[in-house]
Amino acid sequence: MDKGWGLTLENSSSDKVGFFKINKPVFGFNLSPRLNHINAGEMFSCSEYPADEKRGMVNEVDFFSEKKPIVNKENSQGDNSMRTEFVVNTGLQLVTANAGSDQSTVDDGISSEFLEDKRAKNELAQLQVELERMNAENQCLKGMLTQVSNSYSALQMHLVTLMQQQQQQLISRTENSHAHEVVEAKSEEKKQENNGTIVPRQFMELGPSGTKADPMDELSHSHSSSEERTLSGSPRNNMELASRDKAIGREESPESESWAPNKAPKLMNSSKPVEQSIEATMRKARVSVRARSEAPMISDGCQWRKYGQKMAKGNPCPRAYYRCTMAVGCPVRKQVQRCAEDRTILITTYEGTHNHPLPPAAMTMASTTSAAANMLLSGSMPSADGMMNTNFLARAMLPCSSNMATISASAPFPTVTLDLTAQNPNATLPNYHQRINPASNQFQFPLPAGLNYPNFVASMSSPQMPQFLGQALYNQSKFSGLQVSQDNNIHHPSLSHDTLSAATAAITADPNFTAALAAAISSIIGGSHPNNGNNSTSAPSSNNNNTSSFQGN
DNA sequence: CGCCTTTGACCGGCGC
DNA sequence: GCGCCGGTCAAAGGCG
Repeated sequence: MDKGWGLTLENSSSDKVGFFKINKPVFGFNLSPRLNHINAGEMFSCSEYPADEKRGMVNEVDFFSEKKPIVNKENSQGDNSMRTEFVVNTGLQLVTANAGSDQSTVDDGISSEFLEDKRAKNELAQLQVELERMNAENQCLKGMLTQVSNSYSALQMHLVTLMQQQQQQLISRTENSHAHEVVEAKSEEKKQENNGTIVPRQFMELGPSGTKADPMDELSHSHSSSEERTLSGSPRNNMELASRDKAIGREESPESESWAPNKAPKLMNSSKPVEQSIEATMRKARVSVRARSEAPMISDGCQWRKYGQKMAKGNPCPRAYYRCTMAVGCPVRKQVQRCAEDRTILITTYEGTHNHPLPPAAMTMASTTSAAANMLLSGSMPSADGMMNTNFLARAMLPCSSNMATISASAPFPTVTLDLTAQNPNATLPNYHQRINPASNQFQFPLPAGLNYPNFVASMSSPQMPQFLGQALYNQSKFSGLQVSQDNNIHHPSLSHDTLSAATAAITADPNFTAALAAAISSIIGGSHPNNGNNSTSAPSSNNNNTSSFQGN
């Protein structure tokens, strides 16, 4: 494990396995590519100590400030009275130096076996110290992340509430100005109503309004819809809603409210631009999964009903439209289409969040898509310092290696793409890079994927990317955690200490999410493996969703 | 018989 | 205003 990391470091200057030398990470991610580069050079270009010069200004301070026991060659040789705290690390550094200069130990006449043994012990001790330090650091970062996350959520909710109150006050004033002579008592009633029930109503009034004349109907509708709105983003148990919709039919179902992406701009004409823009983003948030499969549709454990098929421009393969039928009124829909360039690649795009309990087989994919959608939604709020953060993150991410995530500003909808099409575990994914449009506003950040794990492509068209980036990184760390936890013996070109830190933090932060994601990825990979023959993605579960046809095949 | 797919029509957004 | 395009609807037919 540790040796694997070491070897990994050796091969790539862009790799960031600063395992023995940790910079202060920002939110668990090493956002300093320059430092990363220096780390790699320092660790393995043992005879090249110019790296110390680069490092000195920034890293040495950090090391000592974190009690990081990095002692350079001169120190280790000249100061034998180092405290025990530094002895271990001094030994490590000596090992490194010796490995590079191949002089000191043998020429000293000391038994090489003894030195080897001593070195091994030192390494082990050093690794243990590092592990402990990482754990503590990750705990700290975890706390920080949670705090930031909570603060952001609270602020977002507060902002939405304030905007709603302002809008309602405006509406109330307008109504009063128009009818102030008529019945003043009614106006007071309206004010009370606005201050009370209207606010939650606005959460749900995103579809066509003004069609509900029956107060009772409106009330019940408001209740269920507001529930759906306010809880959107996480799976919900809404069976009552489903039963109601069954009786009502399609016209009044929440589905018709929440699923009208093309109609969203029309709603923008009303007096609630802020929350509706948020809602529009929510509706438009998509999660796309690219997987190699001969099957007409990848199996995700849900039941789908095909409701349309169209020939998309620029693609000879038809695009099929499905909606979730596990519960009436479930807003989740997906599009399935084969890639025009490579028809073995199946592109499945999910929209929406299930409003019903999911079977375990469906839970994995749903968790993945939901998390990705939430990731997008979390970035839906504008930010004043957005560009700064974006640029900062972009700069931090760009120099990284093969497996990356991309944030795109060119997509029509905010879309997260899980690319499961990597065939060669060690491939550098040329196809992936071909997909990246250098002209678009895209930022890349490392994903320690490798292997068959997804190349996490986050493409987002909305201009509000900072929070999304933060969430993307956060979620990315979870992918990283998965990988680290499952592939300890595999050399990861892009595996860095900070990745490890982030992974550890992610795992400790949310094991449920990680487990679900692990299952999802495992199932996806297992089902989409190119060598598994056709229809490898069809799950044994009882989903009858593989009957759709792709005449293009 | 109920559920599903198929498929042409329809609708709204968008660009010219 | 017109046409293109993506997305959806809904009638018709198939299937178990």
